Amino acid sequence: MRRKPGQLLPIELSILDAGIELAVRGARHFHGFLIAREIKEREDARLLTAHGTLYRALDRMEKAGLLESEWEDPMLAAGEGRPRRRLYRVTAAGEAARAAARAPERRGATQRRPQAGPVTP
Amino acid sequence: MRRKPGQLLPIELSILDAGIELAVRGARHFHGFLIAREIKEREDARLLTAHGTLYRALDRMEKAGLLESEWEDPMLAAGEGRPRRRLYRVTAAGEAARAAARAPERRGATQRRPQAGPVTP
DNA sequence: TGACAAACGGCAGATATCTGCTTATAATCC
DNA sequence: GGATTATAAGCAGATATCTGCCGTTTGTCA
Repeated sequence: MRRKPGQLLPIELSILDAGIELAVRGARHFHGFLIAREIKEREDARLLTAHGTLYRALDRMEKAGLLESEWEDPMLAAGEGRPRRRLYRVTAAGEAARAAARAPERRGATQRRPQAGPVTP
Repeated sequence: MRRKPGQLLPIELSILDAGIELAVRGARHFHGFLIAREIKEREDARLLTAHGTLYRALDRMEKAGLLESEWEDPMLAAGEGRPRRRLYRVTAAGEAARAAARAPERRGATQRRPQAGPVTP
């Protein structure tokens, strides 16, 4: 699909939205599966039939500096009897990129490409 | 399906066979997925389309004392980047039950019910 | 012999992440 | 403007265990 650097795809915006909202609600971090459910609920599905798309988006967003992640303590996951999670946080760059992308919408502007901040790794 | 105590089902025999052969080959233990593959290879598939059947069989064999298990160290699984395994060993009772079940076959006996040893938990 | 109940088999899906392959789409170059 | 090329999306499956539900089979009892 090849895109200009500093531009956010719809799925990436969704991830930032969900991540920031979760943070506002008090969550210190989020993981892929959780985001998948969040997105599925608000964008009433269809998006994200395959999870591979989401995980790849998370990967490149981390590489771009919009997110940062760490593995959950394996002991904790084992204690709860489930696979371990990769825990993500939205970085300052991520918040800025999202704000920039949302700005044109808020001003009711024409459907121009949302120009996010610098997203160089 | 209700069965007499002390009788082995085909899938249980397969598990014991695979588990004992793996032990002979030097493996200290085995896990469900491994057994699933082993069985799929020798009984050329068809058996074990659904894994639930296998895991339930492992559960009741442990309850019956034919197997014993422990969880793999979560750190080890995390280090290898995969879900953790439950590690099984065939007990003495398990070996006895299998020997008893195989005995009639070896003597080329008529297709009688294999009478395994006492399998009371 | 026939009815009943207990137990097993298969199907489907939850949990969580990741990779390979193919197809579609967008940016850039000429 | 059309060809090239990089990148994202979708599909499928690996990894490992477990649970709920439904249908079927089998042993037992009347």
